[in-house]
Amino acid sequence: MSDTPQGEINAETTGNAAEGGAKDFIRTFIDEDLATGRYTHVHTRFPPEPNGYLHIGHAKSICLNFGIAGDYQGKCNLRFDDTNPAKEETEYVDSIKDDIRWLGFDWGESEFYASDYFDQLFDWAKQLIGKGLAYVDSLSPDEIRAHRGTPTEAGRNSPFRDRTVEENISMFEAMRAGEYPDGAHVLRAKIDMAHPNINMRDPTMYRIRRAHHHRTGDTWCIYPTYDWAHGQSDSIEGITHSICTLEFENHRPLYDWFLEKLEVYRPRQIEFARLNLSYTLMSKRRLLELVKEGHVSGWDDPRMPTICGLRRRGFTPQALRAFARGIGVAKRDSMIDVAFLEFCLREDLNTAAERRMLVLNPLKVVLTNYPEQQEEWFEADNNPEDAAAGHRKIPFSRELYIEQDDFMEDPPKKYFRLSPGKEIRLKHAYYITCDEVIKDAAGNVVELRCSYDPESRGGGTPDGRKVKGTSHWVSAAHAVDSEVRLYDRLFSVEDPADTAEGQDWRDLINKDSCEVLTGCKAEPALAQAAPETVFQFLRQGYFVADRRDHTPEHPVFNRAVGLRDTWAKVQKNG
RNA sequence: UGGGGCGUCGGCAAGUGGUAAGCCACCAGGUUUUGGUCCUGGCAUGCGCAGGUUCGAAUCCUGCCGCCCCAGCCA
Repeated sequence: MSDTPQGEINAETTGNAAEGGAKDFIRTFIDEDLATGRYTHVHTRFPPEPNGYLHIGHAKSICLNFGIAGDYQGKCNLRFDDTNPAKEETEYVDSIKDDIRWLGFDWGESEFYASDYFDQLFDWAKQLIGKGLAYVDSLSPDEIRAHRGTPTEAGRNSPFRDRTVEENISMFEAMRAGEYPDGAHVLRAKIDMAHPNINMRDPTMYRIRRAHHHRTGDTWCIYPTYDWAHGQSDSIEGITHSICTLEFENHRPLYDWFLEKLEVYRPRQIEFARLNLSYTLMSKRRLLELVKEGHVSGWDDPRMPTICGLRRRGFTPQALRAFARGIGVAKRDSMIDVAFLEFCLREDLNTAAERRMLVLNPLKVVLTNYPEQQEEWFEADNNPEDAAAGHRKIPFSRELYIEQDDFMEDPPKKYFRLSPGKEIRLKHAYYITCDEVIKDAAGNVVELRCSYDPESRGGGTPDGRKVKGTSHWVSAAHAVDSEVRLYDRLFSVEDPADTAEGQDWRDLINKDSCEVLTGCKAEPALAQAAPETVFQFLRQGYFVADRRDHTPEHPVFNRAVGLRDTWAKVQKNG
């Protein structure tokens, strides 16, 4: 698949035809809108609030919005919903842009901010006041809440609801001018305090808040609420299809009300279910806590479901896009099995990642019949799934390391790796037979004495005899010591968001989610790996040279995902 | 007891009145110099439940049941 994200129509961006799949309900709506002439083109937007790092749930939305723009030869804007200066920071806007670009999408010149529209929004607010559709309320937050009513009881009008247009205008101007302390007044839409939809019970449009805004600095002391800003921002940008998550469905009548009263262009809002992934959390608040409380090393900790975390873990943009395409889009709440995410990565990397050999837990092997000073170099294919990946040289010598798991002194029936008297193949090299087991005082196996068959050079013999097992190995003299980080799911339960009464979600964190191995033995070519290069370590899994810590002097690899392990399954099922 | 949504295989998800796609997971075989990949086969007489309409219903009607969202001057 190409890396071209936008504008180009192909199987990857359409996510249907080529796979024989059906269109999701959003694209079906768009088809209808185009057919009926409700809209003549397609223009979407991805509207993050810069108050945290993007996670895989955002990736779903990004792929959806940019993907649709691509499918319909339309455009997709990037718009930062920065209406709450208390929580937003430039660090976040930068990380968001990095992540979207890395995912493979390009918004061109279409980078906007809700704060670009503060002046327009202010004028529109006055317009509504002028129409008698908005008023300055001087109730305290508690009083406003008390007046709002409950889902089953109507609210009550604020005593300030009937201020004159003149008074409202002058007070609103005074709010902006900084003549009142924070929280003294708010501007509210005048709709219906008895409305069955609580969002329509005179929602707040502006609040007084002296906070430094990451873009407008201190020029404003009143800020629009999201509800007041969002629909108009879409309208200003000429968005045709405003795609958002389910929780905003209740707000749609409000957005439509504002647009209707303002008599401006109206986009169509379509809601879909947000992504939930098993064994992790998606709430920004929780992710922030994980970082701030030090449960993880940062936003890009390889166990985090953030885009930068997945990137550091070894995920590829291709795998993430395939994942987004594969899970579909619908309105029902769902929980995606993390196994599907892992599948998407393996599927991409099986053809994309070059193979290398690295021994995680080394066990020394001495080939007693191999000449002491001899050394030879075997040629190994970099990827059996891709001839174009070429070959590399691997050194072989008398002393080697194999995986501790690849030897058992007293093996069960179906074990076909090395054991006393048994013969296996060393990948790309020779057949070896285990002749003697050396143990330390405590009885631990510390070394194997084996003999090799010179006839088996390359991995086969003239007599054509078969060996059941093939192990990876590394020449001891040439091995490069490496650090390998084995990651596992961050939480020990499928749905950590679903905590029982009195239970702290922190207790659900998987204490064994990161195992650091040192002294792993890597084939020499691995020291040269550039950071972020992903490899398949033969028979083990996909590993990436850590983006931050990997150097030729101190190689560090993160396990992105293990290979499917049928042997482990056989053992487990007895 | 209000309003808005949603209920199709263990997990996703097509299906829009004509007799239940596909993917993941799982199971059983085959190939294999990775117990990987790949290939083959299996996996919902059933679509939340109960009635009804119809020659025919996951699709239409009625009534139940269950789950999610909404009472921020968060987004």
